Amino acid sequence: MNSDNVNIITGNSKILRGIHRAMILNIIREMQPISRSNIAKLTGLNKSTVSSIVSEILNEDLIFEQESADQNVGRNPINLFLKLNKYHVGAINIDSSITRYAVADIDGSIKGEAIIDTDSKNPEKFVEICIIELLKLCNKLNLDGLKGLGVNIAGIVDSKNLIVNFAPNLGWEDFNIGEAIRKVLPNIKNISVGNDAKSSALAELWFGNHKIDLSNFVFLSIGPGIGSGIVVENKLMNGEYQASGEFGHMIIFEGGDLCTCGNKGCWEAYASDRAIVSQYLTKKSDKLEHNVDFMAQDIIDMAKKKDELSIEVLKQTGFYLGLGIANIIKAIDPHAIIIGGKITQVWDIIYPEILTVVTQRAYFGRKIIIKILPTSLNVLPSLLGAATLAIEEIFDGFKIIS
Amino acid sequence: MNSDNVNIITGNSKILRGIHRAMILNIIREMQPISRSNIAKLTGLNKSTVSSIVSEILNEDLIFEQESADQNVGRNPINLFLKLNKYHVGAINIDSSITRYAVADIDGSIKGEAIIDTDSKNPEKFVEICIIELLKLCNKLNLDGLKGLGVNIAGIVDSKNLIVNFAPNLGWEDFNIGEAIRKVLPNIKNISVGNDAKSSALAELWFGNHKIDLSNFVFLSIGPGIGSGIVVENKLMNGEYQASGEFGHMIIFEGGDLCTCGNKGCWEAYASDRAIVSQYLTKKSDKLEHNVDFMAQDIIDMAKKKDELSIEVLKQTGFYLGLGIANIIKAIDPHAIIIGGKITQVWDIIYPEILTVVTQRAYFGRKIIIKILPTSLNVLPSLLGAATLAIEEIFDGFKIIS
DNA sequence: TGATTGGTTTGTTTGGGCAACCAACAAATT
DNA sequence: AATTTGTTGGTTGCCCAAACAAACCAATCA
Repeated sequence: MNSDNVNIITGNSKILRGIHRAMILNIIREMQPISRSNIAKLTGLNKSTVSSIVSEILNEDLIFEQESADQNVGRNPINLFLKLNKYHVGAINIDSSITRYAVADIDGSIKGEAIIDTDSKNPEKFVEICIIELLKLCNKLNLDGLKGLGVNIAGIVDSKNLIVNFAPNLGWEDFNIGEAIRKVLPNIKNISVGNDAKSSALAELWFGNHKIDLSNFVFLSIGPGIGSGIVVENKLMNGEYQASGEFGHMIIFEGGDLCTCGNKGCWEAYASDRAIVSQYLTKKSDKLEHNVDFMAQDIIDMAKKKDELSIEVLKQTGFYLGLGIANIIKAIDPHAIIIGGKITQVWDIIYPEILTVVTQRAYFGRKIIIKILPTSLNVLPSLLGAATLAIEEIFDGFKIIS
Repeated sequence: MNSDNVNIITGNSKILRGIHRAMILNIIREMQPISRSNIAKLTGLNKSTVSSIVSEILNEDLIFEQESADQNVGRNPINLFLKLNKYHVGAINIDSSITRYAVADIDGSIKGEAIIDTDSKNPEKFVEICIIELLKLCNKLNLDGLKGLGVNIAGIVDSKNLIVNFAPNLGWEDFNIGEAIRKVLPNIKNISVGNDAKSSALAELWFGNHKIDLSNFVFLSIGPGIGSGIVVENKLMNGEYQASGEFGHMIIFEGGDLCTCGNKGCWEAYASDRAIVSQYLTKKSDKLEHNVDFMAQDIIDMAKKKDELSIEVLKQTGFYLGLGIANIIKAIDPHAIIIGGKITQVWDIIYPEILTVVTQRAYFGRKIIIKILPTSLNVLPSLLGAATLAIEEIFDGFKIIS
């Protein structure tokens, strides 16, 4: 019983109203068009309560009504929809070499997107540049004022205090990014900062197009390294020190290959883009330095064109991916594992390998095969994730701690 | 937004009352003696609200008042205490070879305890025997009627539907233990069934004596195998198929030693009591069959007496424990890891080994050393865990789903 | 074909219950 | 007198149940 928890409940009793408001808003978002009556059935709330809350949200201009003619007997329902082209959020995804930024609507649709090179030497300065570019994009799109801003970083991020604890690829440590943002954007309401893989999980949860239940799942982001976001009962698991889900550095082969973290046998050393490249180069007996991002894409492209060596390397990667996934399944026992990254382009090559290993390793006593799927997002998950961080604030906008 | 979640909120709005009732009851339990005024400060609730709820709980006879003379100015507070020797629960812990049962008070104190051999061939029959023995114990202790019953099993248990999905050591599969219990005890109010390691985590959370915050931690139960319970934000993480925390079968050494599950390189094959015994026997060149439980205890006893080989084997075990713990830290990022099992008897031997490995492996970018501690319970954690399952029901007794 | 009526569904209004809050007050103690 | 604890009475706000109004379909009848 820590006092944090206590405060969530207490304060004023509008909380219940807030929870219901968020519930209804989310139902509209996910199931639109939907009627008040239908919402009442889904939530179990009384019709009058739903009406009251809906009229509040209507006043906030987050949704709108539209008459409908349905085929059923009885009075026709009034359909409710999210109101688009009204509120927008900014999204910035800072990666080791490339930074993407975008403006998104509250349904997660990207209104505009652009790229700049990451220059991480001076963090404050770079953040300022990103925001200025983002505002330029807003102007170009003829949008006034952003309702919120979400920023994603490949590293360990304290989302509560808006601090980048540790981002080895950027060389940032204990960087107060919240302050840096607020210096440039003093008037913006909601600022959120997160880890890229965790936010990707959030994007999948909010805007994914899967037909399966995503209340318990793990999102795996396969890039140069491996990141992840764990969702348990519809909530992102953050970890005591914001560092949960660092499966990339989980040891699967004690004493094995060297990882960038200095240890040996990390999963990342076997199943990341970097591992793909290094395995390929080893087999080619090529020892030159290459850019991981481009080279990994090259190998994937070659595999698509049936290049045998590339396919062999990717199959091997699939095997190692499966090993780690089996471990994740045993640890977390999720309902699904969703994978994002370049390798999803060659899903037909890697998935059979993953499945074989997972079935062999993770099913001692299990009767149900856990779904392993590529991301359903057609935007870069981490960029949409940054937007989701901001959108989330709008939807659950009532502050739980008053 | 699944409908399960929705129903938690809905129904009738007494939920808030229920949550506050549970909060207050738990505060009294953990911090007694405590005054109404103090509770109000801790929870942020209004004094009058606290008074109202406290008087309800007084009527239920779960707590009692006692005048106090404190040193401060002003009216002296009326101290509140849990009322003991009033309500009791039964606890049964079914292990592969030995079954323990006990009667406990609502503060987790064991009133009486006994042991029988496990006979798992006929599950219904064995459950019946256990309960009859437990009732005999009640009689002997002069206690009338149990307020609840908690049963622990080493295996995957569906706590919601009271079904043992898979308990390899007992040979039970899809056994409806709830029905079996209810056949013998048709009148008992609360029946709870759980996994032994998960329940142990619960026992540590409720009745542990640590001075650290336990809202996020992992309990590791080191026995013949390795089980675990993950607590996130004061809640046990169950897993989609009740199988979370199966770290024992996490692969840490692909292609390594054979595990009882049929795979190679599982953590359990390196860091369990069974591993201790097999490593000891290998070094002794002894190939005979031994009872794992007794033999592991023997090795530990020898180590206490400075037997070099035993110490060497245990140190080795510490090293492997550390490897797995490092992986758990990376996966879950808990605030602490609490370890239960025979090996905690030789904590001074294994802890330095664990700490070395963990510091080396799990601290890429970490600034805070995660606490790794032996269990603070002086009873068998899984037996107290079984009791906790039942006590939990009393304290959160209002049914959230109406 | 057009009007009427019954049945159905949606959404609103109204009155009441309950939980929590606030402020004033009583009680007990330094 | 000052301070702290706990209670009481009144108020607010949220939700619910039930009645009601509105809108629509379908069957029926003139």
